[in-house]
Amino acid sequence: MRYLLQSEKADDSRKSHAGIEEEMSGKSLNSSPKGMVVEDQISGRSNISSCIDKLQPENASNEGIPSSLELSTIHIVEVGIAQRCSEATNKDEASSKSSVPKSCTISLPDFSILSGEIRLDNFSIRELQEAFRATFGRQTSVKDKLWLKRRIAMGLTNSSHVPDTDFVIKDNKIVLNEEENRKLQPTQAGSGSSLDMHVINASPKNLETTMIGAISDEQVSAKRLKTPSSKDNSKDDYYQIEKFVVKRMRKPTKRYIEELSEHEDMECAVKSYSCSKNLEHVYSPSKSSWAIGDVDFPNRIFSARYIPPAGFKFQVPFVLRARRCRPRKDFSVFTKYQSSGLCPTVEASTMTPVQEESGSGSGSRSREISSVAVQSSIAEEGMKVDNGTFNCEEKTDVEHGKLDDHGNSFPVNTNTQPAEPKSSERRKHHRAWTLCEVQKLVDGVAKYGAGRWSEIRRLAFASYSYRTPVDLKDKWRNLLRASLSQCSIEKGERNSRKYTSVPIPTPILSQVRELAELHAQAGLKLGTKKSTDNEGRAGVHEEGSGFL
DNA sequence: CTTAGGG
DNA sequence: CCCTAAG
Repeated sequence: MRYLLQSEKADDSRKSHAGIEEEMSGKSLNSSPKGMVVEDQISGRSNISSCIDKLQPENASNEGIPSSLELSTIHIVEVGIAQRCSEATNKDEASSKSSVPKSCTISLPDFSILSGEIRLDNFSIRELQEAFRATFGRQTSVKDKLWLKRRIAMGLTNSSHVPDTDFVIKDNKIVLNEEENRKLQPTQAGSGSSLDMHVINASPKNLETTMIGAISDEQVSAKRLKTPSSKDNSKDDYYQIEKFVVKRMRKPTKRYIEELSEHEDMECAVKSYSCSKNLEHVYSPSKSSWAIGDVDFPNRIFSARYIPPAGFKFQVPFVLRARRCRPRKDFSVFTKYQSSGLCPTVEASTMTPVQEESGSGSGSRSREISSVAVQSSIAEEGMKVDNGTFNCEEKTDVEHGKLDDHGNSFPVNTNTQPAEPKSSERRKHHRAWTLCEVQKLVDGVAKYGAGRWSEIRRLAFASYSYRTPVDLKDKWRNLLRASLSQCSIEKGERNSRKYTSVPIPTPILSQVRELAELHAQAGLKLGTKKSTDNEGRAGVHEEGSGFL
């Protein structure tokens, strides 16, 4: 009942606003969802009656009903149909205008009005309404000529492509006035064949589908015409209308919406990269822009997923992705820069690593992808480390790659590509410690003291941007263990290098040990230790290098 | 942010 | 190597 009232009110407010309606109807049609295919399987008018009688979608012959849509919306559609029908019936009775059915429903279309060559331009509004009624089996109170014209034309010709110019409908085909021969759209009426995209099958024989479309559009039209101040428009009304509008659009799956949100999220991320720290709060919920049609996902890999439920086929974008959680903020940046070869501060990523960031940047905690090919045998190379000073230089690094302008090592990505990106997504690609690095570490500890990892990193590991202070610390810890372990097993087998991928020469280990002892004795007074440490270091280092 | 320590 | 608690 409520629907009826609302509809009537809507009708009342439907003053003719030809321009708007035209625009509206045209728009709603021309921008019809691209992924939507309406199957043409409805057999006839009788379906409508039964459909309306039951108000349920499960009519045997209702194959054309968009049963793939959500149930809630289906109900709304059904109610809408019923409403329309009763409305039409009421009006029929009131105006005693035309034929037939009382039981529930709609008057039978009077096809006589549609026979022969139809020139809708010559129709009056009343005639157009009549034609509409004949076409769609229901009455309309829309007084917009253009709207009616287009509606009818679409209904008769099965086509959503109705020219703006004058035309004549002949044999279910639209014929332009100017060019009589030019057919805009082949007819498929009654053929039962499926339609192409963009085509809403709307012949008089396929009323249901058409009606749904027509209703929604009409409601849209009504909505457009309603004055904003109209108190009649309850939210429900708008909701209904929106529902109908939505109906015509591609059904957004949950996933689709999700993807869209993420997409927008990504856009935000890209935009606000500089201040990406607050990214968590920049999330912007998706607007209903999905209705517009295809959305462009610039950085996504697409495939299409077909959902072919009864009578409907939706083509929904289906995004392949490894993870469903919020995209890492670095990810977007990564994709953005991927092509350019720059790779700023990228954490371990699902994607293929490119090049290591050169940013020895102070602030950036460069946990970049280091896709260096795992170097295996640097042992012998490392053996010829220079004495004491830190210029064992990048010999080992040359193995990894070349140095960039800043002297940072740039891994040569010969074959990189971790086989399974997702397995250790988060994990920094393991980078074996070279002997050189170990040496530097030991020296650094000797020089600056254990525990001043940041300093060591900054001063001694300036060229090894991939080593974080924590790395140094960890490595030192491991070295200590190895050293102690080696110490304990000294006589036995000397395989005590479980903690390092690079064989650490015994001298270094003993050096480590001594350093550790030294520091232990000093009681961690590193601050003052610096100078003394240096001196002590010299001797130690001498010892170490002597062995080397 | 830096360290230390556990995992 | 990662994570986290603690300065």
